[in-house]
Amino acid sequence: MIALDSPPRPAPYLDKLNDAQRRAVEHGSGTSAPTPLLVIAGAGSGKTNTLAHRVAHLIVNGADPRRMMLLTFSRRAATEMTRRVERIARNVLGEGAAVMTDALTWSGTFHGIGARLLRDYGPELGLEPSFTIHDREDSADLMNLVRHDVGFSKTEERFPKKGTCLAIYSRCVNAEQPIETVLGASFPWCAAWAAELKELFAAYVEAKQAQNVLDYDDLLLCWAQAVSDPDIAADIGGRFDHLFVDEYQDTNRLQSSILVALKPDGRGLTVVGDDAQSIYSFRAAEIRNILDFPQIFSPPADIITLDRNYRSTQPILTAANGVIELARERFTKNLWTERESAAKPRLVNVRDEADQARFVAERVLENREGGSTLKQQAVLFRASHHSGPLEVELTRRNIPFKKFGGLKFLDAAHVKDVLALLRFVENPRDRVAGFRLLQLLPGVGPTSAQRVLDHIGAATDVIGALSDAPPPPRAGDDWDDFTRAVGVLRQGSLGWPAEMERARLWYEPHLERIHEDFSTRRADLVQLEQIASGYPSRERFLTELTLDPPDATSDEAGPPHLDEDYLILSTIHSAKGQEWKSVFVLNVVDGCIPIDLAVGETDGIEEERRLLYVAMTRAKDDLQLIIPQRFFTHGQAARGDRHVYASRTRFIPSNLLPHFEQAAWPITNPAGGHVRASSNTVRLDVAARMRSMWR
DNA sequence: TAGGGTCGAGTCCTA
DNA sequence: CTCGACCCTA
Repeated sequence: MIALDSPPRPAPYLDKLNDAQRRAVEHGSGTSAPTPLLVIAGAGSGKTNTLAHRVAHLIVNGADPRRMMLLTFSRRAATEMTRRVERIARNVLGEGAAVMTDALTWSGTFHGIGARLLRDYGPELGLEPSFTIHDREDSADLMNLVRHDVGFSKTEERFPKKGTCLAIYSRCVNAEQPIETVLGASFPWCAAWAAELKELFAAYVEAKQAQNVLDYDDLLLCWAQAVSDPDIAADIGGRFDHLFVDEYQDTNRLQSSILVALKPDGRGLTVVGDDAQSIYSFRAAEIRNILDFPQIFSPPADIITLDRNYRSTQPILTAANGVIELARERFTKNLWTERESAAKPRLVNVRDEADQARFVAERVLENREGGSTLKQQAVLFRASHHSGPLEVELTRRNIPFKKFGGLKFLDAAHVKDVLALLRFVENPRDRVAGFRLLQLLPGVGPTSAQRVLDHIGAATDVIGALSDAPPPPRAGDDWDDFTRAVGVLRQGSLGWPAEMERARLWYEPHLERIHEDFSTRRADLVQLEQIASGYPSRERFLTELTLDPPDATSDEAGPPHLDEDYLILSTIHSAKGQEWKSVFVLNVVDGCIPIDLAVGETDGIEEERRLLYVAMTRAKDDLQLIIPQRFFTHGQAARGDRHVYASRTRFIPSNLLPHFEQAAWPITNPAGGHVRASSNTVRLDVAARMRSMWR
């Protein structure tokens, strides 16, 4: 053991850090409440490593890990961070380090930590700690029920749909803006409905409270409301000496309000992020949070910039820097590296999306021949459906892939059904869960479901109320099966995860009745059971699954396929924080990046520019941006040939072209000229057909 | 009252 | 194309 009060010794674990990283790690060393710190950490600059070192360094020097709060973007990031902290601390403290880092329990997402605090402080805040949490779709369903109740579902002019209503509500809450501002800025076509929407939202809030449910936004909102009381703020804030926030560029106004309320003078606060990678404004992330952070405190926060990149080659960085230099406002920083290379990133012109898919598939296989595994390569795109043609091509060629982003495991109807049962057992007042669940029974529709829920809603003994509720007239034996299942689960004697299996067994007959393809769906439920076994209790399972759902369908539950190799397909948003040896970016054209919906608002365009920057800076050695020149428009017969011509993204104007190598594919003549894009008739791709004969 | 089917209208992304 | 409103039948 080292004596904690010995004078600072040279710490060998800091040797591997560069100068700026080391300053970030040692900032405020020796003081008990260091002044606020902002670390601007460029892509690939060792951000996670630096933050982990800072946490470990504080612990090694005597800070109490139980009094640290670590806020990350995902639960996975939190796990990764604590793992690294432990590894570093172990170098110094030996095996005792595990005890210290196990004590680092306040790490997680804002929403996750919020849920935990609200359960802890529930009684003081007038919240029942047994609340259940609605995901986005549940929230929209409840909004719809309420919308019906207040009579807005049958207005003469069409009232906004449930998803839109929820989006408006959510933005008001997260951006801390009045409804009129939000409508004007983001939902102008709903501006006439401001008064009705306010009424709807009031009813929505009442419904949530009556049902003891919180939605995502409530986890932050209730937390923020709680700490707006100075006593509670001092109480919660006083439990923590150090607060760390990762990915600060993706926090919203509400989150920054919480931070400032917890630490009004900013002491003990470390935030890390990269303004150039702010890509979440669609969920009200506020880039001003990071741009303005230093000035909200007095004395202002120190800023340390990490601009040495350890990931990419210099030509890739030069091109990426070129793209981001055209941004309107930013903390100026240009990434640099010592990784020289002769290979510039490539701009590849192809005729259409089908050729794009063929090109990627061929290059991926060539790279594999050259020694790169599939997992070292990734294909990135702006919108989930952009990978459609590629997925077809990969399947045809038997190239395994795993897709991140887009449709979620938890959005599948059958998964939601089983979770609805568990949620209903956890909190029988949760009407969205109950409504969904009851209608699974044959012979039960909206009317009988309402009746049953009204009956138990009025009762104190919920299970008693359920068993002596008048059975829906046409439910038959299914009703008894249902009440028995709820009774057993509610009683809790089975334990977890046995309850999960019991829930599945109840559901399976219904699954077979409702869905043709029940066998594939049942496999999902078995998988869900596997996931469930990783959690200590029903409550934790439901809470954490809702707050941090798995990214991809096969992205959890241990290592069954460790030997498998597969190509990564991912939206740019889901690619955040990751890196690959080779990266392909699809559809680098105006209309996709920037996506046409974002064209019009300057802020929207700026965010799209950052998206391209994020995509480019994922690549270590090899970066290919693909530009299909012709897009077939959808909404026509499968073989129709209506199409539009696209052009290279505006984010790579001609003066940036010297940073790229340009190419066309397939190479149509020995001189390597461009493919003729002028033809209006569909040409037969003879070459591709002949190649594909042999594959 | 449930539940399946059809038709018409507005939407179109990103967690 | 997908959601939602509406209609029809049992």
